[in-house]
Amino acid sequence: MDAFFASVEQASKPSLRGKAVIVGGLGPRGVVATCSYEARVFGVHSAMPMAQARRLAPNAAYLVPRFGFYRTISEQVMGLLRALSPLVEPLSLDEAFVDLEAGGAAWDRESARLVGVKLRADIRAVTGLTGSVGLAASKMLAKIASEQAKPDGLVLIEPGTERALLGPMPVRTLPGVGPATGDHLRRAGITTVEEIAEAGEDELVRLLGKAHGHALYAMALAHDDRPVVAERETKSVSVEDTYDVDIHDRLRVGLEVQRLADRCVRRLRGAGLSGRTIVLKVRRYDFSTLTRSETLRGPTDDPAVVREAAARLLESVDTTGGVRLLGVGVSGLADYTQEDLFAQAAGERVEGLAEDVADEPVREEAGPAERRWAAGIDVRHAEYGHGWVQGSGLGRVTVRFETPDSEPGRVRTFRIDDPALEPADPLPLVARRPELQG
DNA sequence: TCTGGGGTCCTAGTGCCC
DNA sequence: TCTGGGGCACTAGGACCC
Repeated sequence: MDAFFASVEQASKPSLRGKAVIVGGLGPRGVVATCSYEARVFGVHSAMPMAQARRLAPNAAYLVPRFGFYRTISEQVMGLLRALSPLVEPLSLDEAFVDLEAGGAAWDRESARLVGVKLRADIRAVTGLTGSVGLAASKMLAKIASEQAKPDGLVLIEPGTERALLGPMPVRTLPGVGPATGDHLRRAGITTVEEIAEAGEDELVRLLGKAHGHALYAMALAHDDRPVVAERETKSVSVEDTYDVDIHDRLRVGLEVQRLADRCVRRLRGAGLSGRTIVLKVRRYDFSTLTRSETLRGPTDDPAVVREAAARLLESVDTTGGVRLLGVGVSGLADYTQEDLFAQAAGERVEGLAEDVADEPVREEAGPAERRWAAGIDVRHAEYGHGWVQGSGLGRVTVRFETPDSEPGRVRTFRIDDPALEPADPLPLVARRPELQG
């Protein structure tokens, strides 16, 4: 999907179509999750600190992500993919590999192209959004093709042309080459894919280590036989929070760790999992990050057990100077717990989880009441109907009243405690058409 | 300028067992 | 009894991805 979160917001909010839209954390330490192509013109891109984005594009619309809504739309798209093949490997909410041969949907380049064309039309009909399709003989090449196809296109890499196509591309094109590896290669005089191939496998292994070296050399030769894997087992579950202001108070750090442990366990249980290894993550005031972990005798999903382990791990960490981020994770997952066996026999569950903490908290500089009206969320007003929060502050909230299929709407301002105003669920982007649903 | 959140995978060091 | 090495589990950190 193209600029997925931002595209959803533009489809949802007619007044934002054709405008710079930036979705991400709106707090003082937020970063850009996705931005519209109109915002990219100003130099804004994913992972950029929000403060920098605001300087580059001060007039853009800044919105908090609505993951629940994006997930709903993602499921619609994944449904279309699964109709093509049982082998669908989601990479994220907005990207997936599909093995067209396994589904019998395509067997040569022409049939593949037709499938791609129809898929793009179906995505548009069902979601109202544009998606790009990359067609190729391997996952690596399909990914590169889809990047080239963006926005709103289709690219097919003809068999036999792969090496000529890859050769002149920068090393960063290859999946797995990030800033660090890119720098490493550059210092060795390697800047293009062709130069990786010329360097030879031994040199690559010497530079980057065994696994990375072999893998990268193979990719440079356009060799990639990784299968499309439909069912990926979760390996770990974690939660973390970055705080608007560094926490110095050791007691408060301890309380936050307990809160995170509870949230992590709630996730774990929600997925029907338990785990043996508890991981504590601490990012200090200077951005240095350290992790401490402890492996238990058996898997658990007991909040008290995870809380206690996390507290023990915290004891071994020096937090003087302050912490900006805390996280708690569980790995070594199993789909049962030893406690479960006893608890179920006794007809009871382990209790003690605080229930009041939102899973995806909205963090803003504003106070609690204004925090409720985060920029971008849907609302309903008793008199004016459906709209979305354009901004809030100083005891006021500004709402634009429009829906996905309306004209750009009017803006009105209310007191933040106006009883006629309440949060609302997002409206579907496309009016339901029975023949295209499900 | 100042760097989110949720993941995966790899490497390297250490300790233990055989 | 000492030494070496392979294999494994665990721990910590780093790179990368979306």
